[in-house]
Amino acid sequence: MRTDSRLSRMLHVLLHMARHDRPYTSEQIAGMLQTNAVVVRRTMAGLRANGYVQSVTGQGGGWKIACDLNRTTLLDIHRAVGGRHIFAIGLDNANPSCAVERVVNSAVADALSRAERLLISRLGEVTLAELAEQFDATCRAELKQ
Amino acid sequence: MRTDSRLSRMLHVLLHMARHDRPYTSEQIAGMLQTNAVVVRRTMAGLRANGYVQSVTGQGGGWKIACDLNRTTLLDIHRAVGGRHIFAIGLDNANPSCAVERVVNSAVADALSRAERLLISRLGEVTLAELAEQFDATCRAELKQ
DNA sequence: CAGATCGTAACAATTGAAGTTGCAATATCT
DNA sequence: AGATATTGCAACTTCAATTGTTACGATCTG
Repeated sequence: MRTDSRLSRMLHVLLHMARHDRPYTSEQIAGMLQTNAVVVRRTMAGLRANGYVQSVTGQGGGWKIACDLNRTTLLDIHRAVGGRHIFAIGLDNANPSCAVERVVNSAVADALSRAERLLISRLGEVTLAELAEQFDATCRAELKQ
Repeated sequence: MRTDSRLSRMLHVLLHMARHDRPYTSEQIAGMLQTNAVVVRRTMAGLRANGYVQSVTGQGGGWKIACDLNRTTLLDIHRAVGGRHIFAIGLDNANPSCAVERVVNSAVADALSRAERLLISRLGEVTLAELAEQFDATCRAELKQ
């Protein structure tokens, strides 16, 4: 399976928008992401539905960021893009009649859910503002050189 | 993406084999897993290559477990089946030229790798013997009822 | 030798994200 | 009002990886 890159892509776009006053068109964003404008609209639609960005139609229109960077976490964006599966591995049968399989399922599900909880809690700890600040720090460091 | 169920399936088979003296044929195993014998052979080939099971061709042949349940962990089986991706989500571009994207990548990769380390360490903590003991305990509990 | 069984190649089915095409709707500019 | 830029969206196709299937050869047992 191809890995779901929607979270990474949207974070990339949001950080660009955070340092840009005018709206970006879908074509411009597609250029950043090296993809198609329709893919951009489709993916951004989830962010718009949750109020993280706004779109304006017509000439001069495009996409603007619409959230507080300090109050928006990577988890918010993950949820907004609608990623369903976190893991590429899973159980064979969710409701097995075989007792052996039930034991296996509970062991594997336990390991997966521990990892999922850690991932979710980590995504919830990091704000867009922190990423933007890291970017600024990188730029300052490069200027000094 | 369909989730990779090879780990669950192979654990299921190994636990059955641990409580069974004679070899199971691929057809019998396919019956347990509700799949095809060729899928069984293909998946079990990884276990055989790593010495966790043995196969015997010809009449009366089949598959037998060939490892010490106390020394074999879920992680060993995970690796033996050759699952490549743990996560269904990932980075958009592994080597971005854009500084914004590099910041995003490091944040997402950090969260994913923390979760991956936890999953791997958890899988490495659980042995097949512990699962077999859980199964036996379940059976004892059901008998008492 | 007959039959059971694994080994393996080759290809189809499935699933979900990503990519593409086409066109309607809407906003701006002249 | 008309031309142009832009989003909105439906309806496909493509892609990648597991899973499923068919076919046939190799090997072992009786």
